[in-house]
Amino acid sequence: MVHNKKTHPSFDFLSDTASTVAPLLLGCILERTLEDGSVLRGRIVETEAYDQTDTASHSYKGSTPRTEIMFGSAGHLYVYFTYGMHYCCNVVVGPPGYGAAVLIRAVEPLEGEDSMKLRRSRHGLNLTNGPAKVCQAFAIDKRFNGHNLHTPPIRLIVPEKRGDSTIVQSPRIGISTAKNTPWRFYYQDNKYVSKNNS
DNA sequence: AGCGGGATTTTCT
DNA sequence: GAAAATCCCGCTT
Repeated sequence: MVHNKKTHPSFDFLSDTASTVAPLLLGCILERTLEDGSVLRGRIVETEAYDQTDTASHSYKGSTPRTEIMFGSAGHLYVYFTYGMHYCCNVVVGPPGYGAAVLIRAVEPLEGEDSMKLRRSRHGLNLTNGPAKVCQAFAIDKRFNGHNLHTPPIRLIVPEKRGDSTIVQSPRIGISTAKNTPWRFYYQDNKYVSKNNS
């Protein structure tokens, strides 16, 4: 298979189903370049899959002004606003026309922790151990809905080699339907995971 | 450590 | 008008 310039090979895996892609996004790096040129980086340690066959998904009832990005092409950012004050971000996955995305629930900070502390007014685990915390720490809001993750100021970096951390699969958090669908994935031993199963 | 409630506003019915 | 892919605080064990 030959790749043209528009489709970077490292993003090919994003065209698969959400529940297949979600564990594969663990270990990928989220990179944010702020307006002053400083760089934040975090390693994704917890994700959840959502797709249009799934009653818990924003895409379940079809495309709306809010969710149309989920029906677009893979490798873009879907940012939504919830509970009157929080943003959460997802990686759009699957083929164009199919509404699917993977929620980034937690990252482990790698670079720019001091900058994250300023926006979070917290430190340590509370910097990035939850989906809205990640967005606040990384200064991601509605402006970046639909952003192409190949390009600054927000990039998804896929490592050449994956780590060997143990991945746990569990039901998703904070939803009122499809409570048993086990589409949450996280690194078992990682401190930044939002909620451990024990 | 775990539970319960409040904050706050967008989104769709 | 109701619900929402959450977070934080305060109170109870």
